[in-house]
Amino acid sequence: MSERREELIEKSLDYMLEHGVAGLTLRPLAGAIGTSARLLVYHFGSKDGLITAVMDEVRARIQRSFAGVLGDPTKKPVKSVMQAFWAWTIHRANVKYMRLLFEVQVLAIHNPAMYGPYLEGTSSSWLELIEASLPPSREKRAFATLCAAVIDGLLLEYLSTRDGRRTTRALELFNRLMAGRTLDA
Amino acid sequence: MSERREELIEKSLDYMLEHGVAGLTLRPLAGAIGTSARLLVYHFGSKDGLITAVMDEVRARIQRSFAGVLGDPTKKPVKSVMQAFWAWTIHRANVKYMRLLFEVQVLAIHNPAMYGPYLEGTSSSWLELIEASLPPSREKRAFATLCAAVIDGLLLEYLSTRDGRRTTRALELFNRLMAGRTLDA
DNA sequence: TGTTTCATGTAACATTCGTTTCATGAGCGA
DNA sequence: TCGCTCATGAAACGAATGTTACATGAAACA
Repeated sequence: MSERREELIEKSLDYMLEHGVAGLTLRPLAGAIGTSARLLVYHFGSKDGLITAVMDEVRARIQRSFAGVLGDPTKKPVKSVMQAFWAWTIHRANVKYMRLLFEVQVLAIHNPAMYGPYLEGTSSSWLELIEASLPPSREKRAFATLCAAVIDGLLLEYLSTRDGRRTTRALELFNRLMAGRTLDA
Repeated sequence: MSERREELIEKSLDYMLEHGVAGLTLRPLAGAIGTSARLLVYHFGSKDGLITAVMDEVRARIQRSFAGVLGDPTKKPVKSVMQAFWAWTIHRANVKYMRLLFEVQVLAIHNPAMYGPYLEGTSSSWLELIEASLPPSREKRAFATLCAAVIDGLLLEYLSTRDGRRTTRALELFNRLMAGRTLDA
């Protein structure tokens, strides 16, 4: 759309990546990015419209960035998909996007009417992508669920403690646990 | 303390278990539990004092309830600790407490000054308890981190989808993965 | 040049927020 | 019965919320 609009999305996104969405209000945001609440409403219709536009951009950036590093998941073993997932996730440039997504997902648990729409189209757990890298199996779905949970759980731990070493070791341990096993054991 | 105070804590807790803490305001809460914002401030000093009192009660109830079912973790294999953890967590009577704790923990990521204090004394990841059930090992800490992440990740998935069957299967799969392995492999 | 569209500033709107002030009983010990 | 503490109600406080009305200036187009 408008050029000004995209600039406002970018700046608002930067602000939300830092401050989150739970306590977001228009005037402090507008002040921080050098505009006014009046303008934000003018360009996005409402606060809700602004957040929607920003979260769309979040989703687009994540997909664009991650698609670049992953390639076709059906051609890779699950272990390398997990490693690629994790390395990308905790990368300095990416982790703040995951943090924002995480926040919205958890807020949607108690208040799906307000925060659910922001997640539209986001399989915020990465179930499908992981499932695609798994060979057919009786327990494929449970296995994909477990892998996604490991990523999500370790990400939460990383976001809370910023202990990249320990969480990364935990993921490596998980990969080793998977290595010596057939799925249907 | 006061009897009235404990009654207000209990009712406020029920309300917060259902509605969460992110968008909590005094007047709707007070209206729902049959009192007034005036009274809540009178008994707890401030909104912050109320939330602190409620979260203290959350922590106390969780510890009391969970201690009853777990016993001494050093005397049990990690697998049974994980099973006990999970069964307790997704139990109808308990899961809402975990949900509230989860919300506060995630809000504290972006706003530790506001939400961090509510978590005081809460090892909201269950790292220590799990670590206590593990035998000494070079990778004990990474292993405990992984186990805690599996619980946290599966809990998030369960809270978002309410698919108890699939998440429970994923945990069973994880337990089987651990079973055939020495820790230092 | 005149007109129209777009972007923006100023200021206000009604509402809600956490909190406070003031008043009023209810119960209870002296 | 007199005071005193505790609990409560009614109402207001200033601040902040999302949103809107109105005016203005610049740019684009006729």
